[in-house]
Amino acid sequence: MTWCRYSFGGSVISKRSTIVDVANLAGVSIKTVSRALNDAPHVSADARERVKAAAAELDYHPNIAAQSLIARRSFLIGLTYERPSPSYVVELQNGALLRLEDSRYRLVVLPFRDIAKRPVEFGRLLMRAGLDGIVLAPPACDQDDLLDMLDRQKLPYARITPHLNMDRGIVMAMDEVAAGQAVASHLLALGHRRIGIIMGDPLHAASAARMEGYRRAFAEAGATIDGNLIVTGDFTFDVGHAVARELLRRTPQPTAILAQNDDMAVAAIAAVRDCGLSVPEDVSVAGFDDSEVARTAWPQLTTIRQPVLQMSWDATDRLITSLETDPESLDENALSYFGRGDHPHELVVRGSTAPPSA
Amino acid sequence: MTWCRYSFGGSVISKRSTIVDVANLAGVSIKTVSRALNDAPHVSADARERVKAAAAELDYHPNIAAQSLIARRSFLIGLTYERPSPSYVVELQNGALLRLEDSRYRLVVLPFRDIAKRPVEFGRLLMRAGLDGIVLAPPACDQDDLLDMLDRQKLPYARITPHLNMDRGIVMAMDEVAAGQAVASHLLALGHRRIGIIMGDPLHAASAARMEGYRRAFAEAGATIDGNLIVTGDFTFDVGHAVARELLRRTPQPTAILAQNDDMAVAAIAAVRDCGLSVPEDVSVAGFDDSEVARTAWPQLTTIRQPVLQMSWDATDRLITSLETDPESLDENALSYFGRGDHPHELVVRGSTAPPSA
DNA sequence: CCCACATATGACAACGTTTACCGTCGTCCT
DNA sequence: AGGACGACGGTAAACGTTGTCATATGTGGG
Repeated sequence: MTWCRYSFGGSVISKRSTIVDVANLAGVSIKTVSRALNDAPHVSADARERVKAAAAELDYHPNIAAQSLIARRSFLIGLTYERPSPSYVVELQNGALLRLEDSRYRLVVLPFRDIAKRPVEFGRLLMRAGLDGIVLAPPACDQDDLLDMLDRQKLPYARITPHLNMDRGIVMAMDEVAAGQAVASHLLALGHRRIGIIMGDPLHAASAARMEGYRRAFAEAGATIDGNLIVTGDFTFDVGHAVARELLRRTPQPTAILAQNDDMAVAAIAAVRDCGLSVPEDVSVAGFDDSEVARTAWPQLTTIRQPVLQMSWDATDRLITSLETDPESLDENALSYFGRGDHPHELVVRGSTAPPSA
Repeated sequence: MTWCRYSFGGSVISKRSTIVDVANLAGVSIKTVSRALNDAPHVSADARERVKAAAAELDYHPNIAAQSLIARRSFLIGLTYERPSPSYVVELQNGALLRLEDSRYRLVVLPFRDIAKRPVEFGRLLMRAGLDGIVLAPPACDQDDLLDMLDRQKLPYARITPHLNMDRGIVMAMDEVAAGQAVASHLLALGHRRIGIIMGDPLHAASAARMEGYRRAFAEAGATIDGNLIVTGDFTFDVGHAVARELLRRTPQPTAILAQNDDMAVAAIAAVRDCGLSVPEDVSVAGFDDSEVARTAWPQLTTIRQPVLQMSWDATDRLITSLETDPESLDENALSYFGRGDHPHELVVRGSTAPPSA
């Protein structure tokens, strides 16, 4: 094999070039190189030109560790989440990445299992990552002791759809109660009354919030939730599939299913078909999130659109902006920008829901 | 809002503690602190104890930039890919993350659009990321000029399922021709002859390789591929959906569809149903990858299992190992380990394929 | 008692940048 | 002619850690 580290000619080992080499080649001082490459003032157009040419010639790239050391910044932003669906994760990442594009910051992904159960271990992981700031997706965003540790360590954070302590850090919020109410109302308006509910992971605060929305919708429609038709999943397809099958065996069999995310809704569709029934003719199914599976499922899912990418972009934007802002020059406007951002949800009606057949 | 950077008491601004603070508190020199925390020798048990206590007391975490500067390593591994399906990306990431867990290395994700068309821009992005090594997924792994640049910059890389220049860098390979042949043979063995083919992105070398496998299967079965039943997608659901509909309008209508990845296979299932037909009764559909959608689809997809997570783990493992290995102490065994790893594929037969109806 | 030796510890330099301070030279303005 | 200003270079310090080397301390053998 040919491998770069061992493919040296054998005699001369060429180092990576430093700022000194560039300075020599361009015939200027290292300070001038620094200024020229950073587009700082006090450099003539001519010198700037020569420096950039020399840098290109030598394939020079500044040593980021050295820059970080002096700037007291790592230019690393973390993104943390836990065992969620692939399409949610990717959207989350893409939002952050989109914002970081063309900036000096890089994105470090830090998924973690059982954040709620191992907060100390997770905190250590975070600190060892040497981040400038971190974006917390559920359920980490609601982990009180984690926030405490971040505050202690002075590590700025942005939270995506938290439900508790809404005044801590940068917050991207969505009214999940209203959203839950909207999707439940949709099924009720179609005439459904025997509605099965597939809860998400109880450790996520979102599960309770969405449930509260369902409750309000039922109350508003003068209907009651049948406790016998509630099952608990964990936001994954597999568990969702298992509990959906269980749900369909109960009597009276539901004519519709409310799943607390799209993955479990798709699992519910599969379970319905496993029983030899059709969606939406025999059983309607609605999800939550409007992640990619909602569109690739057949029939396409009725669901709640959650602007994950937008929230992630915004969270990252405010995080970066706060890092770049001089604490001295803060006025009230800036402070409020670094506070809370609210995002709209939207009920998306597609083919997976219809009036009950009988 | 309460935000850590501005929530100082107002008078005393507490800095993050450094090694000096720990040294003072423990009553030893900074050198001893360094040795104690790194579990290096030449430190008495007593001193080590005091240092660790002091470090814990002060919430001390070493500055990674300083460590990187002197170690000439950033402890960052990059992962690059392009607009692929969420489940593929997540599996790729998880493989790398699994290997990096409990190591000092962190994972930086570097997706990029149109790598083939903007190699220089992408190269700059890579260099600016200050990585120690990089894992290249398709199609970047087959980008010759990119590999040249990485060699020039002495940045070690590992390639996942490349198809060209198999002797460059660390390679995790899979026989995609044989895999293509296996899935095509499966349909042919069921009795299908009018088989539609949905190609992947022509810029990915995998597309041609899989197609070559299909060709061999047809030749082996004494059948010929109908050029009229070949359409080209780009591995995404949306385009796959559009071209699958087109495919189904052609005459004679295919009785089976070979899609070059699972996302497009799921899109084909949707297209078949859009025509009022059923899978697999009227049209069989087979995919490639065995990504998560293959199991969450209904019926579940017949596909080729590609051990993406395993390949990603292995690629990362060899990359890290090569970084940690002293170039001097390399023997032949080590060198061959840093070369190529071959991974098996597997035909997974599920509900989306059946014999033709008529 | 002194020498050899191991182990503990500290002083100092190094890593590659940016920044601060000071000084020189030229140019343009009045 | 005098002064203000911009473009540099020189020198040195700073960022926070680890590597090198010399020194201090203790231990046992002769």
